[in-house]
Amino acid sequence: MPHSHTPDCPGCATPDLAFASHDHDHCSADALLRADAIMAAKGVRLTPVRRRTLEILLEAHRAMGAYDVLNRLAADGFGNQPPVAYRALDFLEEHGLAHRIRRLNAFTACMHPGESHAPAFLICRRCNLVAEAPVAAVLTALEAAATARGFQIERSTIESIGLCPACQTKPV
Amino acid sequence: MPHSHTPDCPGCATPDLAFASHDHDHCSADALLRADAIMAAKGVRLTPVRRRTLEILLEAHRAMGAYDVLNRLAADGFGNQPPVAYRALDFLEEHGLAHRIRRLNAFTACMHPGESHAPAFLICRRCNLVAEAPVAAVLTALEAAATARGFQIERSTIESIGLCPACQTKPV
DNA sequence: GTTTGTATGTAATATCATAACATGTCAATC
DNA sequence: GATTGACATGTTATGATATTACATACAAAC
Repeated sequence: MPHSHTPDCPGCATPDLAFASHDHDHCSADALLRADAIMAAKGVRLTPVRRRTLEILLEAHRAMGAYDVLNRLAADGFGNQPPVAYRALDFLEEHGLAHRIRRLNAFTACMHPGESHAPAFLICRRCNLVAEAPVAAVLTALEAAATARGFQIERSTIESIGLCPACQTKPV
Repeated sequence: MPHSHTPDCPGCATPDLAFASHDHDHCSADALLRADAIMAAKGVRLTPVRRRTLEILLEAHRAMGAYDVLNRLAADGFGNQPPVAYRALDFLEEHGLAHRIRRLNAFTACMHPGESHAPAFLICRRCNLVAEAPVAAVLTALEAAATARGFQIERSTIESIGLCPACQTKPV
């Protein structure tokens, strides 16, 4: 059963730290509650497919391919054609509830929806965990480099591949 | 006919400025010469398919899909199956002569091969021009954000969509 | 209760990418 | 100058990702 946000849950206190161990059920339930609130505030509908899609993404701090999501949706009685998944995923992305990881051709739930942000993604190549890192400084630097060339940035994709803390110490 | 590098050619003096008007034939021929030199130095073969692939990419400061490249290669008498293009493109990328633009599922010739670099790409959504921007400061900031989380970055992808100088002023 | 806009279902197809294996090329060695 | 071994290319087949187009359903507004 979902419980309210508490500052002593690592997952809640530092929602961008997918790598930190935390009460994931809480983390995930909390994200859903916030999603409901955000959608309501926007006057936009988090329909069953969309909500279920978000739940599926929230089950792990991992990126999932659209077809993996689709299979899960189909098993739950929703349509089983690609547009079913892509539409839901696109909707979630458009409203800041999910992100597309281009490097992986995959999607992941947003860990701090509502806050306007254009995060960097830290992708572990061993365990596939994906974390969002706030990167205001990075964007400022990028903006400066673009402006120097007269280029007007609208959206940026920043994705890094590497090893998460846990996988750095694991034996090969 | 290729001529040697001269500091008064805008394309040569500032090879990352795809947006600046420049002598593109020169820019492109120069890139090929440098590619030959780099390959020779590495003791690696820039075979006919590979060289032709690079030439094709160099024809424009734009990203090309693997299948577009493949069609061009096939028209030139090379094989017409996807691996022909992907192998050449992968080779060029591996040796720093081309880059993959993940956002576009496409490839572009590297404008300053040899120099070790992990550039940001500035992609114009109107004319599809792609420029490389040097972003040492951006990478430093990104590195700092990752280290704070214990994440070890190996490679980063930085791609920005927006409008190039010319397209900002063009009427819609 | 009809209209209107939005959402979903479904079929078909487009686009991007790789695995697996056969064949060819070339240079080093014998 | 034949043999070998490494690398490169050709080709078949298939896998993975994504979109277009159109039909149907549903919900809010009137």
